[in-house]
Amino acid sequence: MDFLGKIEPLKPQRISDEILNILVEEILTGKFSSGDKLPPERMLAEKFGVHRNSVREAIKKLEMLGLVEVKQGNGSLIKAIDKEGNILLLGYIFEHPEFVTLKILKDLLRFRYLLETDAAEQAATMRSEKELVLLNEILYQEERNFSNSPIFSQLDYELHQQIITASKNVVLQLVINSIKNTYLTFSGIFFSEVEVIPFVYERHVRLIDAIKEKNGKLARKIMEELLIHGEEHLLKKLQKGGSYE
Amino acid sequence: MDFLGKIEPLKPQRISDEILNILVEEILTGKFSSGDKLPPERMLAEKFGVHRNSVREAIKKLEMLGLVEVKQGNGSLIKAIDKEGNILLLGYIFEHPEFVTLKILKDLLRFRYLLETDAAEQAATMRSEKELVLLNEILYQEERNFSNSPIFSQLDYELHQQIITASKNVVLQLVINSIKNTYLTFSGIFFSEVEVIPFVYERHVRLIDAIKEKNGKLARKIMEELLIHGEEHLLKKLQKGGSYE
DNA sequence: ATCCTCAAATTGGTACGACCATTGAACCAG
DNA sequence: CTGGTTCAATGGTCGTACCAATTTGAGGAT
Repeated sequence: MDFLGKIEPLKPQRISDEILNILVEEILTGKFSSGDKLPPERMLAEKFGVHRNSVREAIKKLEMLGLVEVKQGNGSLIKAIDKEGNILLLGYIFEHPEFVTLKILKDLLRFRYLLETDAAEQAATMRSEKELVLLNEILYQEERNFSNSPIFSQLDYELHQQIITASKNVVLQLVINSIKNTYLTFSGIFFSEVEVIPFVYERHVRLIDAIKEKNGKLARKIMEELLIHGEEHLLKKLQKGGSYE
Repeated sequence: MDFLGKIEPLKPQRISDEILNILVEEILTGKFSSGDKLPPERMLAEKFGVHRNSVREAIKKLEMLGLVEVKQGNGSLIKAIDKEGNILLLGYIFEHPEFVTLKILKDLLRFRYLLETDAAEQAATMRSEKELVLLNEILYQEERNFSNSPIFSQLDYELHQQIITASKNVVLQLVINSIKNTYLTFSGIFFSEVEVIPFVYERHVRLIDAIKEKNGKLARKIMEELLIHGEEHLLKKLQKGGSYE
């Protein structure tokens, strides 16, 4: 999916994180399925040629993802990802293009739609002057980076995040943070064609203006427009490319 | 499905998880603030009188929560919770009543509203026969547990979860899993007064019927009604009780 | 004094090894 | 068959040592 520079090294240099990635992948690919048990820590350590400590730290993270349930004396039970897995899993799914079906992408876009249209409306009434300044700052930066899609993509994310911040809903903030990497991934793909930038920028200007004017309904409407356009364009682009890879 | 008496065996806490809870609390209370560094692992281990491994495993989980950024040779930098913390944090916040402000609760209810009203509408068109059977099964169990609020509360959660499952949106499933404990916490409070049960049950019946009839708009409407009533009742109850505890 | 260099201190990462605590299955006595 | 015991498997914790990355600061060159 390397459309752009992708500065992100994203190479886990910690052994425990490499193990984590491997285990997540093996669970997602069904090499281990729900109800199975993970091999014992000692066995995993030997298999990977690392010390048990590293395996344990990886498993602790697996536990946080809701993928396994660890019980002393028994083992690490693998749980059903749709029943127990949590939203952080999305990040891992998006690291493995083969798991990112059109369905998952659409579901994510729907989810995003629900959150951000509401955030836009709330932001219009809740925003402080300081937040308005920040939003305009981002807008100014966008204007200066029309032809630099990686930077514009990043700015786009910041703008959306800032709108959520301005909505004052802390839960939405935590949620958007949870899917940040995932968000940036397809955002990067979307903006890899610079043609969309003027369209987006123009909406951003109107959106910020609506927020400035405290016109919640209008802000929502523009956000809807923006997201629907984004979804259509993204899906079209992916289908043309065969995959999002 | 787990209809039995909710005999939650008090979990024998792992040291690493106890450390995790302490550290999360210390970060949330501002004992450590954003930009600070966590004390070195060795120091923490000594302070708590445990082995460094336990501290490390706790910190690995902290990292998953987005609360710290660990860098070899440097230390564990504490990040701004609103900027980097993720949704799993909600679970920890709700374990500490003193952090659960009315604001956070309202934000969470708003978030839930956005997700579940949409899920209800989608479920109405997407649901399979099998899922319909499961929903009716839950309904039947609810009918048999009118006077047992803990069980009814659990069933209520399962019904809402099943509706999300029926909506076929995997992202929503992951999200609801992410806040399951939090959800159950205030759900338990809500149903602690049995008077609300008939009201809720009646809506559940109509809701499932709407889903059965594939009437998405109606399903959404009933869900809205349900959630708005729930929110109002819950907030009233909390204000009366002073705290949500 | 200012800057650069490089060695030491700090701190997280990994390793080997040992033993404790819990679980579950095999086994045995009744 | 029932109930309890034993024991192997497996996660939890501990001690210690060393490696690797980063920061710090002393010392020297300019």
